[in-house]
Amino acid sequence: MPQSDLFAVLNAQLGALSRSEQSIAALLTSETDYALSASITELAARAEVSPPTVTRFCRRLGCESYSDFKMQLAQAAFTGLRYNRTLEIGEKPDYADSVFDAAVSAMRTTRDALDRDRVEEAARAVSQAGTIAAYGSGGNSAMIAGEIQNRLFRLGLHVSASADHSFQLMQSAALGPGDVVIGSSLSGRNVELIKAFAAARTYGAVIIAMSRSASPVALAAHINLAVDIDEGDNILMPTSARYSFLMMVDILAHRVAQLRETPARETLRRIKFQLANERDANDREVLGD
Amino acid sequence: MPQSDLFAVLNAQLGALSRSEQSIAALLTSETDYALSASITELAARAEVSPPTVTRFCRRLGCESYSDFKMQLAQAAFTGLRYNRTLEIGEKPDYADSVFDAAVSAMRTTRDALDRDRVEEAARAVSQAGTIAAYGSGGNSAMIAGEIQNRLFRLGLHVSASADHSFQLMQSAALGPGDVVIGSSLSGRNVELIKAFAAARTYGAVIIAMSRSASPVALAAHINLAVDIDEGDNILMPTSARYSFLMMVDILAHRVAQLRETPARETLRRIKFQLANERDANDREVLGD
DNA sequence: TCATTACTGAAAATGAATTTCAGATTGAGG
DNA sequence: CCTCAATCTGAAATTCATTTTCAGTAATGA
Repeated sequence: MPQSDLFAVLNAQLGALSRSEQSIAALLTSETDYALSASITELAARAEVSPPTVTRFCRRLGCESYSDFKMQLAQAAFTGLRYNRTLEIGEKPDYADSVFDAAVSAMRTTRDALDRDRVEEAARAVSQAGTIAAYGSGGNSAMIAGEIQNRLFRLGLHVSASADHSFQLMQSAALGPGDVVIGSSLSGRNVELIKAFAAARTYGAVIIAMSRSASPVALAAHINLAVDIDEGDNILMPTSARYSFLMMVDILAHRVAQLRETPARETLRRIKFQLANERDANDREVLGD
Repeated sequence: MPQSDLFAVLNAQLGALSRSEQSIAALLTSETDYALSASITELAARAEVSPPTVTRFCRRLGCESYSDFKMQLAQAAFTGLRYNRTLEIGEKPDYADSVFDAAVSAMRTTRDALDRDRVEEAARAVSQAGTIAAYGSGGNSAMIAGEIQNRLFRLGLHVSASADHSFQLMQSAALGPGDVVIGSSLSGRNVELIKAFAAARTYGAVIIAMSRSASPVALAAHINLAVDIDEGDNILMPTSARYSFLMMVDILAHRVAQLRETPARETLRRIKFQLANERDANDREVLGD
């Protein structure tokens, strides 16, 4: 499974390429689809270079062979490492693809870097927790805290989400051994969150962070579920990191669900019952909409 | 660019395959990674068939050649069409991949079915709106409403999100021509939301739904941004439809951002300024965390 | 100017994919 | 149980793609 993405490598190396190789690079970006279905001979002809030059080009990009290169190209082009770079506002064509590709790309990065041992530790703590406090503020992380609540209550757990720093501090002071705090921070520099972590830690709760590796927030926790996405600073554009965080929540919840399978089933049955009842009867409120 | 996904074709054809071909199919699903890097000779050897059989197998699956097949395989394996089916709670191995794949799969479905004309209509309405009211309830849609707010305020628009039906009704009554309602519903059957739509419609607001095609909610709106994801009814499992909704929000926001480029830049500049200020100064509150 | 280095493509060598064809297997009908 | 037709399969040959080797050329620096 290729770890790096081809277009990133290509951009990084662009300066160091020779004239012939730049010609290949240009062809790749402008006519990716053609390149995907072309043989090395055809590609070489179109770029007006010789086949050996193409082979050398592939090697320079870190591929073993032309076919290895083509595989990586196929993957990069398919989901969108093509648009991996920071999205620019001017790009009219295929903004939908850009959004999709950026999201997939972010999620893939997070998945590839996933530390399953940390997830396991976190899931075990959560699955046996008394109270679970989900913290996050500033739009994105607040949403994530909400999602943690939304996913975990379904498993019969006692969760409360808060985006309010003062409340977070108070609640942390009320926690104890066997309780769990899950705090999310995109930047990893939410100082108020760190304070809440510290308080909860004093009283013996397990602290789980979802944040940048080795960030202050990560370091203040017992367990960090790493989400390292470089956003660039284009605030206008959708932040693809949200997809990574969401995925991390789901991964954690999925594992917790497995660990709690039996007790969760009962809660599930009850929620389902409510849902069915309401739906079929008079179609009023739909739970979990 | 291949439209269909290889594993789907494979499953569909599974019955019609001969013994040798089934052997290849089995190898593909069990050792996809190996298959990706293998030559036709190696793959044939491992599946204990001859190379020509592999070629024929590829053709049967609708590919032109072995290399075409390998490209499609690379793409399918890369983003997750492998686990396209509904997630089951029993699946211990690779729950992270399952979550990832289900999410990508949902998003891909939504992207492929995207009606750009509807997006365009919606984006135009939103970009010129006086007030924008984002409605959604029941956990998931409430989150989406929040995200609509979170993305659109950055563009200098006046948005308010609400998950409260009574408030939604009241607010709808206060809207008028030039205002926009965006309501999200996973099930498409949120009756209270439909009431709020009706009220806002009476007073001349443009109604945008994000919901199932042809659902009651969709029909109650002027424009529906279709999100058709079949969830199954496993409430325990993470709902991958959320990713689709999130993507739809980002797509809309992206397009609106393009349309509003100039006014948005100023808001952006201000938010950025705040952000930089706070970050570099005393690292207190991080905006947009 | 000359020597060194890096780039490039022609040609040869290698190796992979496909086509052809003949043998083997299966299944329907006698 | 046999026979024929249809289908499946792999060995060998063919074709084609990829890589290696090597020699020529251009660029760089002393």
